[in-house]
Amino acid sequence: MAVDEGDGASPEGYDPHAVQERWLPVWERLDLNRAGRRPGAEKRYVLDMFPYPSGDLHMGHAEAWAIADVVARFWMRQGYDVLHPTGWDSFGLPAENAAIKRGEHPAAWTYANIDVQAESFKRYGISFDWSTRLHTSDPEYYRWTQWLFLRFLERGLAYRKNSAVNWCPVDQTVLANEQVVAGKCERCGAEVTKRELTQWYFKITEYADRLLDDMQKLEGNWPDRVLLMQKNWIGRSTGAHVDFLVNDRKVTVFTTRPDTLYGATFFVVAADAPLADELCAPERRAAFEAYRAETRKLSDIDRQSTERPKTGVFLGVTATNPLNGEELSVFAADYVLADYGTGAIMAVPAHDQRDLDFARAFDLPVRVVVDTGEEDPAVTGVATSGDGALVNSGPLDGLRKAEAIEKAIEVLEERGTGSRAVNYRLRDWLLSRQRFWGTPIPVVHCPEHGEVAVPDDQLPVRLPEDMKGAELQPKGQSPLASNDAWVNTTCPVCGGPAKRDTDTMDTFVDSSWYYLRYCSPGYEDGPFDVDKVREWMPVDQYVGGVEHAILHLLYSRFFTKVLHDMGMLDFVEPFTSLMNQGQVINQGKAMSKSLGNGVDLGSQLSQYGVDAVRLTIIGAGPPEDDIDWATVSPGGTLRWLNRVLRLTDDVMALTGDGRDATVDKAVAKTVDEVTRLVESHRLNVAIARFHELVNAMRKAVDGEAKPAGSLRDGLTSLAVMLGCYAPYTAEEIWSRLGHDVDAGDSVHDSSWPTADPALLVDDAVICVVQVAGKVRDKLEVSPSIGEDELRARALASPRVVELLDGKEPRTVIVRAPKLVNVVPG
RNA sequence: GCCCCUGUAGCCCAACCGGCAGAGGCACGCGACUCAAACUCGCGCCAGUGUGGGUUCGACUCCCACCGGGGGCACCA
Repeated sequence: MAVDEGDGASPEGYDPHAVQERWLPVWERLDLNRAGRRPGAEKRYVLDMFPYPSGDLHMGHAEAWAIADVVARFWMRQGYDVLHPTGWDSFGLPAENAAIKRGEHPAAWTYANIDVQAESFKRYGISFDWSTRLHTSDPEYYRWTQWLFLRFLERGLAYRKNSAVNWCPVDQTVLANEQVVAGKCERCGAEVTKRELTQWYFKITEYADRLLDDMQKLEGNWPDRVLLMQKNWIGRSTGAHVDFLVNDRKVTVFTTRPDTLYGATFFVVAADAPLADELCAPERRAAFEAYRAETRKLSDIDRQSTERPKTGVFLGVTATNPLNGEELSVFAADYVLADYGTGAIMAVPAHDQRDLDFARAFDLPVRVVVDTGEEDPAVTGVATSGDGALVNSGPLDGLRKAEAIEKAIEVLEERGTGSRAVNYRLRDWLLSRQRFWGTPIPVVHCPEHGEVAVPDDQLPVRLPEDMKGAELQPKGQSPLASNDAWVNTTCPVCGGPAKRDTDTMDTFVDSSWYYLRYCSPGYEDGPFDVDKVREWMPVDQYVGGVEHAILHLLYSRFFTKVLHDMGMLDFVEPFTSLMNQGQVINQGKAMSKSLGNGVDLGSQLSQYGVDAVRLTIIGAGPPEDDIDWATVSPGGTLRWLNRVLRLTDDVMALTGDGRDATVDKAVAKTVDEVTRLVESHRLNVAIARFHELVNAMRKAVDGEAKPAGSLRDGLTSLAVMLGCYAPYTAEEIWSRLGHDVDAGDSVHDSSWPTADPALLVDDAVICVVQVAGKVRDKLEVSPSIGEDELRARALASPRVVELLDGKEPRTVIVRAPKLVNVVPG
């Protein structure tokens, strides 16, 4: 990276640090960003995904918050009453790990980092309403996280069950499915293993359909890829449940292809499902158990590899096909998943590749029942899954795939051996964590009464404040379990001795509702003031990284729907519009310690100042694109800011009120375009418009006319618009233009400029005249020129006459006033 | 393997509904200022839009295929 040490402070005119120090305290005194400052005005809510306090702010924060700040300030200038809150997602593992290492309580590290970040945000000039500030690790906050958990519990949406769960051996805790990425822990990258544990879950699957269907409301305002990722994650499949009989016992399978029932030639049960154990014939038990032991040794990553040859074991029983009465051999195999569908499948090797692979490995029959016109799968080894006419299928023969699916379901339902069914890939949200620094689960286990909710008036269940260092060392169960004084309590029902639940909640529970709390910070009668939330929510613009496409965003959508059903919210989607900012990278790669290509935000700010960094970040490209810091030039941006201030001084040195139409038009055009560009989130292009305007004004200052009136007005408009991007420099310009900022006349309390429509109309436009699609002439015409007149003028053009060479044109395309295309005969 | 996004000067990026490929910047070159340099100011510079087809009067833009880059899912029945 080219960092010229000399760039930092330019000798002439502009010291960004002095400007920052001058205006920051004035702004704090003027309290310009408080929500509710513009009573009666339409409300807007701008939100960044709140930060985790893992140290000081870095380049990634700088980008996300710069983007949201432009939007927030733009709306404020446009006269909206804007809520732009801030807080910290302050529970979580890094604090706990730091506490273990340092022999402290996690709160020490957490709140120290929060203070550092808060100062950095202030210096970075973000237009927060600081009165909204919250920390999810404050008892005043997690009290309500617990309260919400209890409401979920009452509604049957929180429940406890024993099952095989994802376990991270490094972080020593269970993980939600969403936190397992390609078989590895989303946080630390360790390979995830399985454990049998009794854990708390939220029943998000009950909302699968609504989470899917309501995405329709978000289309166009959320990035398509995020919606697609959620759709894939939820993974709705439609088909049928089909009941097979194994020794008089009903065993149901889920299939998306009931039309292929006549092509089922064997039957498979997930080897690790209890069902396999139950169905296994005594004489096959030894073989089955040996196979199951092998399966359990495999990691999820190996197990889920499609490259691996199919394995399995015959269970010594048969399943009866309900449609044709055929007896199918039942196998246990690890390619069938215990926790998807019913954990058992009917295998149709001709039309399913996995079944075909298994059939070929075990020499099982392959029967084609859909004639797709392709070669016999038994020969090619390639299953055919396309459309075609049904064959070898009794009553289904001759039907097309879609018709056959309907018919098969009809027949199954008539006979009572199956039914239409929908299945999801989405699993319930496992929320228990075996760690300390999180919201305690407000449940007491009583030997008499079982799981008992802690009554609302006893909330919050506080974390002990005296545990620190080695006491927090994870040992496969929550550190809270070793704190007898904390664990031992009394049952809220009978008053007898009982024990607290020692797990804490996934931190994604905390972040699933913080945007609601912001509407009424400090509210003591509930998690939020329902009326305030009605005023501000939903969030009009949410900004954050795409890494939360599924996790945080799916969970928040779920919470919102549940709270809606509880009658606390009158909307069903929390975030109307979502923007995913890209990453800041360096030299083509993500910044990392091992690569040594990290760029420190603090040193960039010291070197170039806040505004140059903010402008550079936003000007580098579209917000959603990655920014390669090696390709941008904060030094160049600082030079430009210097140029603008020099222009201001030169303009203020002029006398008189002279006007110039060229300058007035340039200003109007810039205002008009920048307004539309910011509205459509093309924030980078707006910066190019600022450059153009400054270039135009520079020319006017250096020219003969020196229209002081036009230039002062132009700078005034520029200062307001630029203020959204570069708040300090804009205030400095504003001040030099003669505004008394100290007395409250701040550019950050001014109004967005308006463009006089009369100035946006050009007197004349250039019309392109094409012959056969190639530009041959240009005409200066009135913007309101009629089609006929323009056609006549174009055809009269000497160049056109020459090229037509006396022939009649075949067609003449006229797009007044910009283009005429003459197509020769 | 399946799905999605993306490819424009040396580099980063513009181009609204298909209508003159270039707004802005970086880098570079030349000139002015200077004793000189830096700073500053002025001027200049380079591509025909990954490749091959198609649709169209007209394609960076729409369609198809392929290549390169990025991402998501991955034995989901």
